[in-house]
Amino acid sequence: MSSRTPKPSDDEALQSGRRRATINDVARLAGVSKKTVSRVINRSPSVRPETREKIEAVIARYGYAPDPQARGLAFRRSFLIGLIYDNPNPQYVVNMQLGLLDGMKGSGFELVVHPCDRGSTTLVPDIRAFIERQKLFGVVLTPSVSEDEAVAEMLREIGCEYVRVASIAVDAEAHSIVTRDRHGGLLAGRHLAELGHRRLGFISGPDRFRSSHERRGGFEEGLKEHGATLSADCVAEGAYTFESGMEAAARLLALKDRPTAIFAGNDEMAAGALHAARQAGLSVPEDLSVIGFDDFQIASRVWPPLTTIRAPTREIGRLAADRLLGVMEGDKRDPEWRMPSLVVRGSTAAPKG
Amino acid sequence: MSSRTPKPSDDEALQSGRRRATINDVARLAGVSKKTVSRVINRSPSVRPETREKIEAVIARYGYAPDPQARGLAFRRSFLIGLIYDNPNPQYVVNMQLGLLDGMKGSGFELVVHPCDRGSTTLVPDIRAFIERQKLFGVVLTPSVSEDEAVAEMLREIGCEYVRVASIAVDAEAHSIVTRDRHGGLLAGRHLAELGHRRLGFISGPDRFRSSHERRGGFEEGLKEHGATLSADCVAEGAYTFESGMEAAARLLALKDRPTAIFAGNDEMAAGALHAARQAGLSVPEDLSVIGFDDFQIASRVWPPLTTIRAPTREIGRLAADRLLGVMEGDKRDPEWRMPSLVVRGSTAAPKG
DNA sequence: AGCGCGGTTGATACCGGTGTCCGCCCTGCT
DNA sequence: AGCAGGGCGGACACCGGTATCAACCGCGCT
Repeated sequence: MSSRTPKPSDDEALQSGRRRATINDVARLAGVSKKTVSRVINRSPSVRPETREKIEAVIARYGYAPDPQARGLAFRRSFLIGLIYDNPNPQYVVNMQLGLLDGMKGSGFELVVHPCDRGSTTLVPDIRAFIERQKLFGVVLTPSVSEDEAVAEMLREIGCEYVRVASIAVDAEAHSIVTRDRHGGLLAGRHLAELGHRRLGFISGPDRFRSSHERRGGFEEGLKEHGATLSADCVAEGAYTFESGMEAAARLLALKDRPTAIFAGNDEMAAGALHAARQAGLSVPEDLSVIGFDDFQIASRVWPPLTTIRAPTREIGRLAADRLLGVMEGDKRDPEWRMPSLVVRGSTAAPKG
Repeated sequence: MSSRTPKPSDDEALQSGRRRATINDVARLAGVSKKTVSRVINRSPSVRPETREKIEAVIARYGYAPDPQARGLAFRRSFLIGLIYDNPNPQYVVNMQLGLLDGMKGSGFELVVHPCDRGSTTLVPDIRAFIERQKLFGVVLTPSVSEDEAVAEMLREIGCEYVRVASIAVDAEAHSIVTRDRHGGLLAGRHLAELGHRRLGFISGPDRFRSSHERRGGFEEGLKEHGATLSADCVAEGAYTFESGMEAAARLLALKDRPTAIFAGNDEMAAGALHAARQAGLSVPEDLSVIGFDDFQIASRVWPPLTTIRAPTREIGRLAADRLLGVMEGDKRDPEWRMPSLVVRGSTAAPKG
């Protein structure tokens, strides 16, 4: 049975949806060559409107969708986008994924996830193998891998599209999504300063996260607007984890002249600060104000509910996907922005006395 | 330039790793046909050991790895595994992903994620389109989609391998990973009963989650061991969310003869119960014991830290991946089990008086 | 020696798309 | 009318693998 003259049962199977249509079916049914169908799929301008419509009708009629594998094989690149992350916070990861998926919806691309360990000595080759194996169209990197220059260098070298989500523009604009952490820090500083706090503490994230520095920078800026300052002895480094936040806060609270308010680099550490305060016999917000960053679920679960900075993680994810897909479409529209915002709950108040 | 006699520069590129080796390169360099190389890759037994070794040497020498796209095209199936979920808890999702990735490591498969909405009227066609578009090798379903028979029916119909993670064996053994929620519930019941509680409350998850029923069933079983019972008026339905837990707990605490201990269907709702208790002026665990389920991060962040049932989510994910890949390898080894376990923290104590 | 047989191997088609390149047709110009 | 040129469409090779099937090998048999 020649492929040019498929047996009737084949067409029946097509009709009933039992068999997926191929480009050959579409071409045959539309009375054109498969190359012309391919042109329609790929939006080539050199197809007469009349021909195009005829083909599109057949495509719609039979619900034809090109096979990404075959297309990928010919294109030498798959229709997959990778999410490469080392951020240990589940909520961040999931929100980012949801945002990416939002942006990819209807594009025909799929998302494949790839957690990694930035401390690993094989980080770069591991990521490279991941990309080359599946010939990924592009990848999205989130902090802190997104801040790794060796990784970015490798991506450029192998010619893989990428978008880096980071606190500052770590790369050319086309490759960066900036999270405006500095602005978030500023909002936190303003809020505490406006409440009247003058003796402030800061629990930073790990040094390798750019956001640690940005959030602190913004915080100091916000304080300065109201004449307050952050003294060096009131800064403790944490690791963006609950336990590290608890320990860092305990250190700050043991200070002779302890701060009346603490800005923790993220909600996890702020939750730790709450525990430390309780252990130190201090009540929040009466004796100590605490403000977090992220506004993840935990912020409203702890007691008192955390005043925090809401980071639009999901939106950021959507923007990242838009940017990445835009590269392919040659699309250059500027995505709109979403800034971090202040969410006031119960963990901050004016200082006593 | 014929493909039979590649120009020297091609081989140089191969040597230096600038060009990925193809099956043709390997065949040429090993002095065999590409079909024989294919046989080695696919572990066909009908290759002489001598030939096999020669080919394997070339493969190792040039770091050849078959192209999943091309392989997929020929196999009519991709080397991707889908995670289909509708569980809104980020921690669950991330742990599950990590577990799946653990189990897939080194297998050459990649994980693509697909959140869905079980309430959607297009649930089944959406999932089907997702699978057929990328010709997924198989999928892993988690609660509550995993408990949807229409979805399972569709998967069987299109011949997609699948594993359903659920509270009970919802399918043939080869397709089920059972989370033993009942046992977790039993541990919770035992714990509270042993502490001396006799007036107990239960906040269930939504009815459509099988785990809601299993956890309750196990709970009652555990209570019964010690002569305690769960009265129907002390059961409130929640939605596995913080807010719903808070509301449900408030209802239970408003009862004339309020329970002295509450088992919440998950940690989120237990955290909500903690808030409700605080609003009712009760202190935990003095006036009320609360026990959760999952042992996600939130359990140790709230105050007091939650006594809870640890569900080995990541392990479960690994088992699911093992099972799915096992299907391909024709592997039939029984995966070992991990049961939920009790983690005692500060939210449970003996009742007063 | 001739034959049949099972284990190995390779030539070729094929999976479902895309690129190259050439020929066709229609148009507008001289 | 004849010709150049651009828009349009198709034949064919190719992407990197796998399946089919026949050829080939050496062996034991009669």
